[in-house]
Amino acid sequence: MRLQAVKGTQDILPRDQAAWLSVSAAAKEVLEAAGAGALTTPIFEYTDVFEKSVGDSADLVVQKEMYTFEDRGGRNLTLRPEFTAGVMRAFIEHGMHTLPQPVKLWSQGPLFRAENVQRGRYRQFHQVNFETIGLDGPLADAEAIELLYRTLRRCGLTRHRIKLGSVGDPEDRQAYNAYLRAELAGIAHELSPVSQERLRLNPMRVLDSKDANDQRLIAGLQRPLDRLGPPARAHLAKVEEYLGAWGVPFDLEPAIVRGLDYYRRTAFEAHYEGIGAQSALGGGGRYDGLIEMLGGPSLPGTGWAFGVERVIDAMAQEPDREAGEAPRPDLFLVPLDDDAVDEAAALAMSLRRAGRWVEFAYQRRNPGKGLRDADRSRARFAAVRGAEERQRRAWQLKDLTSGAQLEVVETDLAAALDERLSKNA
RNA sequence: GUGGGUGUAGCUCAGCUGGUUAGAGCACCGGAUUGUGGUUCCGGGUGUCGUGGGUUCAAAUCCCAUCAUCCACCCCA
Repeated sequence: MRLQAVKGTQDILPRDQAAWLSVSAAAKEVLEAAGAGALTTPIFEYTDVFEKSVGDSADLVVQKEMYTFEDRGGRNLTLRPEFTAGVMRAFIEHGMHTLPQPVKLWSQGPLFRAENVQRGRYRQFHQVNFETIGLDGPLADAEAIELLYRTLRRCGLTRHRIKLGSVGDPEDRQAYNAYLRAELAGIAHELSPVSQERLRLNPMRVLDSKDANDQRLIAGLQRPLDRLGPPARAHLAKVEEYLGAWGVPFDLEPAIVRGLDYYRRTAFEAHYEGIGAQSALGGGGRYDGLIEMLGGPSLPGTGWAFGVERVIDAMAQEPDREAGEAPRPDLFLVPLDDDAVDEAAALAMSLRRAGRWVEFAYQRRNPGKGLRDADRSRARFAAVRGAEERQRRAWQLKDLTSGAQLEVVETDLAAALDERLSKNA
């Protein structure tokens, strides 16, 4: 069998690295300026870490999509399918509740879910994640949303939208589910099979149905937002107020839904049209109670994550993205005889130590070939050395843009190159 | 898990009503050019036609299976 990357995984080639690094740099810049510390956790954890965090809502899907395995010591391990659980485990394990509160943490790296692959959805994918732990007011939620919005902005996106909603408090959700069951009981048989199943397991999800007939049937029903209890309603109003004051554009989403039980109140997503069916760049919300579920102190939290692949996909859709020119080597050395090969190598090492990007031909070349090699390397300058130059302890330094060439004594080469590079820059 | 599209050179693709030796452009390598590049010209195919099986005198082409990939459903912690 021909060796190939596993289904749903991909190589990030040199030509794509700039985009990846720019996302990383944007996240670091924006999040650390808000006081977030970088946290790197292992990519696998005891399976318990994830199972405890999903709790009762351990949807079969969630379980099924985890990469779980037993290691040689018989440990039951899982490749992380999300960041939050591992971050909370580390928070607890390192006693971060004793740090000045709140604690803000950001992470990035690969995650693993055994999903069926399509555009914007892979089995190994990458996210940038942010959490604020220890604050339960709406201000923390609003700040997190602002940071999500601005991090995406810093990545160069201009057309992303924040959808804001609330899943309410647990009692609101119970009440709303009861309401849905009551309202839909009589017409359940008219719903699509998928929606009938949802009605049994998690009625709120019926609202997500893409079936036109389902949508018609539920059109007249109240949305979760219509039935929030007073505390959750006040909380959401305050988040809206902050975002408005800070100039973060958002759309109120009357039926935002979360798959996991630990979410409460604020929920939000960032969307971008034009990147296929997976238009969600990322999302998050408030998860009071999660830390306690994992055996830690009772602390509230709020956080989000976005998918790096999807953001890069969106970046490519931006009309005015600057076509950043790829970096080029400073100098390419052309040895005209065998001795010059070693001399070129030695010179390259010395110039590289001084921080310049220097390449050289690994075999003796004739001038025509050597300069063609230099061209193909995209270097700005070339330097040629043969027997004649050796006698004079010099190199022929050639500007590959203008064609201008002059002989430079080898001890002066670094300075001569530096001078010309700074002139062009 | 379900449905549909697509797999031919490193890349983008043509060839597919079965028929000599499987092609193009780009890329790549060599030469024209043994002391001066980019352009140009010449030469080189670098391929298990995704894989396995079947039909046939004959399969890149038709059939089945399988794998991969893309799009969508589903789901999205």
